[in-house]
Amino acid sequence: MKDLTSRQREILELIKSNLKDKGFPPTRADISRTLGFKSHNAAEQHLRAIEKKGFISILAGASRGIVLNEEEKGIPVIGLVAAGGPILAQENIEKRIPASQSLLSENVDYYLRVKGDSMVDVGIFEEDLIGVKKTNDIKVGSVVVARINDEVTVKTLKKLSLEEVILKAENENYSDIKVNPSVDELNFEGTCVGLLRNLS
Amino acid sequence: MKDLTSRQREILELIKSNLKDKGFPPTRADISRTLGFKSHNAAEQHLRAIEKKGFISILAGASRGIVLNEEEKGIPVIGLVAAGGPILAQENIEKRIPASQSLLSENVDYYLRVKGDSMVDVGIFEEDLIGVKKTNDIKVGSVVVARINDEVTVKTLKKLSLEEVILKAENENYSDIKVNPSVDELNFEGTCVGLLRNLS
DNA sequence: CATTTTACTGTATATAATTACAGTAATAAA
DNA sequence: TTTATTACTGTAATTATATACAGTAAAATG
Repeated sequence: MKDLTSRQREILELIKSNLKDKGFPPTRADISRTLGFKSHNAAEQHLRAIEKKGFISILAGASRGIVLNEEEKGIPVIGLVAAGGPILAQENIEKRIPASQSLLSENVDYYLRVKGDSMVDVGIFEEDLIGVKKTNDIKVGSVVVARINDEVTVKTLKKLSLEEVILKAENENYSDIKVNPSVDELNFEGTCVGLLRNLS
Repeated sequence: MKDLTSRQREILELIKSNLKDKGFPPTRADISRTLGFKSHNAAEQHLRAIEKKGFISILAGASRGIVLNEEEKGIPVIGLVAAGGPILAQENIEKRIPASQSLLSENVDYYLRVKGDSMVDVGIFEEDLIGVKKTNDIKVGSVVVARINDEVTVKTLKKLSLEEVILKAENENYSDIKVNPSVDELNFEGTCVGLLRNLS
């Protein structure tokens, strides 16, 4: 899918916020008013361009007939992470969960399906979905999503220094993972801000 | 809040399904078409009635300017349950979480905030929200929300018979609760179908 | 039994909204 | 350097939509 220009992205964001705040999409006039266009046609043409690039659909003849496409609708759920690529690569996305503004999800960039039982002591079980927020503001004591030499893992951050990083499994059967950032490639993908479990 | 008539409720449901399926509210014409009205005014007057009863707001002059009121938007979150009344009584509702169709919530009637640590062994922690589905189809082995003599509790159902019901706490520090349904008042409020935890 | 509420039909109109057509100008791509 | 894309202004027509007014009829309420 082709990239949007910054102006087009601005308009897409406007549509999303309109949808969230008022409950329905904006009209061309609404868009023009917000962005200061003197002609509705400016909005119209932007919408056509955004549609052409595949981010929205425009329903002909219907007022406010702007529909967000699937990819724009929700928060991605990541199942298994293919080695090498970025965690949010298209091939890793299992499905999407509609963003619900409150509670979780307003801070959640993606959901990650938990593999293994290394975090059971803090109530994170296999197959649970953890809500992950991409952030560089990683704190000791929080549950983090880390990538060590292309392998993605969820652990509690126990120690963070230039010489040594300790990741703690919350399960007595597992021992701490000690990483030397200058030897192994270590990246923090984000912090765990929520959890979702399906029991039905 | 005054009750809706069945026709009015039908229209409110139509608005909700339109919102869910298409992403925006219906027009008067849409409503008339779906319900077979020959005059748009039939829809208009129903909408006015529904607004008067407090379920929606109608934005004057805006096309599709129908806004669901807070109570209609999401799934209620129950904090503490006041003794005596029904679990879903207005006073128990802490807030509401917008329904997101997938994963949880499509089967969830309400969320209940967990008090205590009696279910930690199955990963249900204090302050977690469990998604509860109201159902009479209670099964041994599932996590249920039960009410014993006006006290609401979340436990695993271990045994279910006419003479004895055993509710198991999933924490070795707690012992089973044995109830004789003919002596104590026992009601099953529902089954736990999901879990939501906020860590941020 | 009178009155209100519910549930519509039917007509009409103002305005909200989409959308086409004709341009201008700057920038990016071929 | 030609062409396409982006980013608009300006005008205007058609259609979509909200919404008022005038009725009818049955059911519920006081």
